[in-house]
Amino acid sequence: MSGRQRKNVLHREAEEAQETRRMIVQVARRLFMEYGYRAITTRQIADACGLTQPALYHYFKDKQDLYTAMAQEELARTHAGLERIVRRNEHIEERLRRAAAYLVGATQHDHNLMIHDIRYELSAEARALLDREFRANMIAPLAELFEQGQRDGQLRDEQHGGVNPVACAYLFLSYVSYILASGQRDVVISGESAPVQQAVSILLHGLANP
Amino acid sequence: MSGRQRKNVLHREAEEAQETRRMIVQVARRLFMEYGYRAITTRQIADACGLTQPALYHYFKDKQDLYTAMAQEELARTHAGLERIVRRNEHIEERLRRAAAYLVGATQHDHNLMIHDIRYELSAEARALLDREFRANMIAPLAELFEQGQRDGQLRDEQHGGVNPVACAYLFLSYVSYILASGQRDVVISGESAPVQQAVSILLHGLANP
DNA sequence: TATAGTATTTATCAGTTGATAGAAATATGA
DNA sequence: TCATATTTCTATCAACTGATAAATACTATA
Repeated sequence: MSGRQRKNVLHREAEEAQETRRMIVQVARRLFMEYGYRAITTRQIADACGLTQPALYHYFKDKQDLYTAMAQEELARTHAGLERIVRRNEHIEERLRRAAAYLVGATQHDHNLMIHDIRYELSAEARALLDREFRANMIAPLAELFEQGQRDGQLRDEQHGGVNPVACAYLFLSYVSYILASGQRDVVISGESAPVQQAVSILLHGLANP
Repeated sequence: MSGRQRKNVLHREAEEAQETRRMIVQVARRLFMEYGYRAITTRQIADACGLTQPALYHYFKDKQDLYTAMAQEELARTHAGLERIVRRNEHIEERLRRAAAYLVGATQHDHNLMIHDIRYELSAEARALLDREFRANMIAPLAELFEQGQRDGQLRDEQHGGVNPVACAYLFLSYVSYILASGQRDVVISGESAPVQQAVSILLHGLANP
């Protein structure tokens, strides 16, 4: 067998191994994100994968390692989705609607639970890592969107009773939390759910009578 | 000993027992509300009370019973506090600031965690009970506040692009979540924290330039 | 002081959890 | 077919969990 063929086979082997690994991460994501780190056991994850519990330890050092890998992947995916939306050439309100719809629909889970797990269930190192990634991948793109809006004059900036963009980003995530908590995530009208449109409208224009 | 004296002593005994019970609930509240139902063990609670773990079972049927008692008490306390604020004769914005400050300061914990625990960690019966109490004690008073604002014409009602009061209440709680998550809960200016003032202002008037 | 009722402890259990060791299966290439 | 490396399994562990039973300490009363 030639060196090239050998290399291809090794590559395929590595790919299959990575395939299993990816599957585990995907299953873990569904479970961890819905029920939380503490409530999900490594056996539940293995069962849902059709594996035995010790098999997981061939791919991950320990439970926390699996959670961290999952969270990093999830944050990277979310980052890509948000960046795509932020770069669109649309009105800021439309982009915010898209961002909210994306977070509600594509990820389908409440990031407050993730924040809690990061803060309370992980070691100091893992916490520091994921905290950094959370800010870089979720907060930063959203903050940039709000900053653009302030520069364009569509949003009030800090000199005119506005709020700094990073705080806006956190606030926005709380809104998404509300949409998920209100349990109306299924009501979808022409690609966007009514609660999303409503929430973004309130965030921009407020509840008060003009 | 007279009948009256006997009654007094029995009363005092009962009071002391209830005193211990109250202390347990208070300690449990601090721990459950910060770390979540799953993460806190009955031994941790007992240790923090200066008791052994089985002693808890003299006052509560099981762990879930303790959590339920704690949550009910917490919700009742919050209800009282919110009702007091709602009935004040002040502008709606001021009352919302008070309500937010109360939830952030007096209770000091993120109700999203409680909602998660109620939804995922308890039996169907306990869940149904606490769900009902949550709506009656937290959502209802806040919804009434928003409804008053809509009747007064200070807030937009549903006919003018407004939102139904119950949805407003949920949204308001998400705001409080944000204030707590942003970790600025300690910045207090003349009785009210800056984030609270800011958050309520945004909720009413929005982020957009007028 | 003896009694009764309450509160708390010691001792213990069965089930679950995350994790490890080592055997077995599987696939690959010579 | 044999040797090798990877993947997965069986078996098992120690620690921890919620919970129970029974003994003991405590307190007020008679």
